[in-house]
Amino acid sequence: MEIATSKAERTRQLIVERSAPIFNQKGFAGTSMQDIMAATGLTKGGIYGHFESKEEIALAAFEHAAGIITRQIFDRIAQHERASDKLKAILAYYRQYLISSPVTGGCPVMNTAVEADDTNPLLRASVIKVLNRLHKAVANIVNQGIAEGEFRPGANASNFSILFVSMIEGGIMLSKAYGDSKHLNTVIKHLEQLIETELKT
Amino acid sequence: MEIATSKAERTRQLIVERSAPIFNQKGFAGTSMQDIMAATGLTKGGIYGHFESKEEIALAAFEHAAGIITRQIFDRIAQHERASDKLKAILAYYRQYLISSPVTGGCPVMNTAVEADDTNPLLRASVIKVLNRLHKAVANIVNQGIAEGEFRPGANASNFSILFVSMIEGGIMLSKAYGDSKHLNTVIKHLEQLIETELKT
DNA sequence: GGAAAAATAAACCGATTGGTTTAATTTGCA
DNA sequence: TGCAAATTAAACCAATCGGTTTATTTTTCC
Repeated sequence: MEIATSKAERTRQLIVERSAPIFNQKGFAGTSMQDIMAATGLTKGGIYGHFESKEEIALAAFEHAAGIITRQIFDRIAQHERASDKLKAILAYYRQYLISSPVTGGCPVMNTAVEADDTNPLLRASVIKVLNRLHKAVANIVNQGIAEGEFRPGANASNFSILFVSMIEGGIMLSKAYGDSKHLNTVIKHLEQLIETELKT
Repeated sequence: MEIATSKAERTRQLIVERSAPIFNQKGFAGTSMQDIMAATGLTKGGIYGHFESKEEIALAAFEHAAGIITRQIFDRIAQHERASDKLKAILAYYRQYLISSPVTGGCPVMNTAVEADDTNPLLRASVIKVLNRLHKAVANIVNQGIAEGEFRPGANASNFSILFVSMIEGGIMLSKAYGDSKHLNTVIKHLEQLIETELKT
């Protein structure tokens, strides 16, 4: 059931949803207002009526894309009680990631991080927010596992979280570059083993 | 001792060397001929006299940057005999990576892979070539270790290589995004442990 | 149903884009 | 030393850029 929104809200959402995949594939610099016009069916007047600038659209598009991913991940986490099952649920999500991507063009967090880290403080700040949420979520799960005795007391939540996110992002990058999910799957398999050997009691 | 080259060769090299960091930081789409002119001190006539197009410059710049990195890695490999020492030498190289980057702007392989995978077949193909060399180098080292009895016969060279490159690239991406080498160092430490626990007999 | 507000299209703007052509300068070599 | 070749600068090109302004259309609400 869709909450009734104003025409302005609906159009703004349309612009965000339609431009998100384009920004994800072409990057901020590579995406033109012409591209966004083509994707939305609006002209510049119709777009600039809802956003101050191209950068504002890109930021909203990134947050939209990142929001889809984090919501999907948190949904999967929420379906499990045990810490190890939660971690495995995230890995299962990523196993499907390139097969049925929630946003065309690979991981928006990675894509935006790589493009923005030297050129766009606003986008970079938003990326860091999302990365922080991911790290925190993984670290919290590890700490839950420790607290419940499922994981070893000596397990380092922060380190594991860093390894987890690094491997996933690195695996996505390689699989996308090669057009072969082998790389991401290899990384996921290793993380599954790490859960068994490094975390579990 | 520098090999004597023509004026044309020297200028072409200057354009490549000066533009490589810019392409690495701003990306292909974000780098303009104006940027390249500013960096080289040449005007368009002086640049287009040596290259057919901006894309050709970008390709040469990427190959230049990637060549620096692969040469530096192979140099370090060559300084060691034992397989485990070779792998550790690569890790030591990356430990220094963000502190004294050979090319400003992070890892050109990652940066170019992420930008080009949806938008530029030529650059993407070049990235894959470099990635293949890296994978092959790591896998060859693992196979050498197996052959010499230093590594376990059951060690999977291909898998280890995928994990190795994934983790390194993922670690660089996170450290660069956060402006903190902790992430890359964490990943490197894990890889060092993997060498001990998964590879060594 | 009509008027006002909201939303969008169309026209326009100055600047910048990648690239080409022509003029000028520099270099190389006899 | 001078001339031709090589190299580069300057001028130019059409197209596109992000964004603004004005006209038109659509939507909302009384």
